[in-house]
Amino acid sequence: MRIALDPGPEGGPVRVQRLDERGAPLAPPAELAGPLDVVALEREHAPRWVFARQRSYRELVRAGVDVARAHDVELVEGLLVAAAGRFGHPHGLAAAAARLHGREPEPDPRAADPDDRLALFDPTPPPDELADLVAVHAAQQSALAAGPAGMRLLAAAESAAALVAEEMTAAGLPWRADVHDELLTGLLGRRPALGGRPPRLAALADEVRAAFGGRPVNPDSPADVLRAFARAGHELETTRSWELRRVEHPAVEPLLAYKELARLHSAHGWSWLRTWVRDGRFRPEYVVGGVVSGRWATRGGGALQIPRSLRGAVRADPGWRLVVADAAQLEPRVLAALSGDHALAPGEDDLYTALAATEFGDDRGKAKLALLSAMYGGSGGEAGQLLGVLRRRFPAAMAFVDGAARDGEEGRLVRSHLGRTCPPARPGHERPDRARARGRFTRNFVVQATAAEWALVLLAELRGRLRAAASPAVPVFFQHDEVVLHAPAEAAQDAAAAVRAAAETAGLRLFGSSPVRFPMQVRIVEGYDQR
DNA sequence: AATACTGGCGCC
DNA sequence: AAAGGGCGCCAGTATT
Repeated sequence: MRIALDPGPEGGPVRVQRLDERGAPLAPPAELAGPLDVVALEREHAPRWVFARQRSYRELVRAGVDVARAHDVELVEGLLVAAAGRFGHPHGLAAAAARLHGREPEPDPRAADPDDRLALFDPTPPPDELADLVAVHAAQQSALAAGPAGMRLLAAAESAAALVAEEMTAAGLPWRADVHDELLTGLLGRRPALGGRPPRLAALADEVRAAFGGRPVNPDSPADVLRAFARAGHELETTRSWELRRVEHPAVEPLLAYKELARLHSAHGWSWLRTWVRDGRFRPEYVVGGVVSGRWATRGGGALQIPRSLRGAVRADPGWRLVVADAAQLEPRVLAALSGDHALAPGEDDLYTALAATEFGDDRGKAKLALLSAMYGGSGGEAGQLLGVLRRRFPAAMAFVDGAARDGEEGRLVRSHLGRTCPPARPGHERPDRARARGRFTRNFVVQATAAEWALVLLAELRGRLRAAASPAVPVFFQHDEVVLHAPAEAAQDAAAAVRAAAETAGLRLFGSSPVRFPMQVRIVEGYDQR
């Protein structure tokens, strides 16, 4: 059974309607008295809940409701609209309903942004969405049934991921503000007054100025820095750190140190701490499907860029552990499975080390650069030469990414393994340089998007396993190929085993009998910085 | 003053 | 050693 659920306006009744698997109503709409009714329906029918969007589930999570399965209509609409080649059409529920009923013009979902502050003054109550939800869902079920099986798996996995995302935000990543403060103080000096410059930054700025003969230079201003170097006889194109490193001038060292610490201060300093950490938890908002490749994005707090230097602030509660699991060399393994070039990923050993041993004189860095260049479309400098080695060793894998690049350059559609469709090129792709850029994009898309869907399936599987085992372990963080769980110490081993099993199942779900393995590196630690 | 863009860099 | 894919965020800068 499926049950469509419209949480309705804040404080108002929650409305539901029972559906069959094709989405046809089994009963008239009904109102629920409260979240407990959802729990009862879950227990009685174990339905797949049909939600309009990720947000629909938020209030339920806050109320402590836990559901097993979901179908997220807006996420699925995005997948289906792109798969049908109808790019640029909005995939909000209202737009999807209008499209279904042949109404024009399609409403822009941004106009109905529930976070829009102006909406607070809008006297019109939100519409009853249940009818739209039911109609669009039924149309999606029929489209999914008519299409390839991969899309059904992708729709289910992405919907499950939306549940995981809301649950992660609710749980929050354990974050010790006191440790964060100590780390900042160690690197930057004592915390400055609001808006002030920390002592270490001020000292480095002074060193930079002194190195330029005492003339004031704002190290935060690229233009200013370029002018200062020009006066000193160094004509630079940019102030990127790798370009600065090639310059012999006494200002370079303090400037590089300044840039690194200034970034830490502005992006993840005391103001970040005050804004994003509450009650010992960092709660970013995850946007499932927020990246065209199907990777998640986040809103607020730069959650996917937590600097290594601060990871010590992520600490399990007393008596608890962090189970930190990352998929080892996920993208090259995905490429091996996609292309059937199994020589690329023969076992569970570190791919880069193995490749380095036979081809690159034990230089793991070279092997990694070569493989990444193959997937990102790099060709400059040393990469070109390294790629030659790969073409000889892994012709099928290289042919696969080259084919994806050619498809992009020549304007054909490119899809991930399960069927996520790459958005088309923007106008201007006739220019040769733009066509090549497009080729790099699609070359990367097939690998990155397939890796992202592997990770979605992993999350869905992991969630299922933890629920089935009634595990107290909670997923609290996810970034691309890495998941962190917070678990009581005595439950950590089982949680680690669940992650490994979920990874294995994800490989099976995507690639069936492929011999390519997707090993997880799992560590059970108290601090995120510990190996 | 508000908004949009750019350069630079953090993470994968 | 060189600068290839994806993002989000900040300060500086340009525009309105």
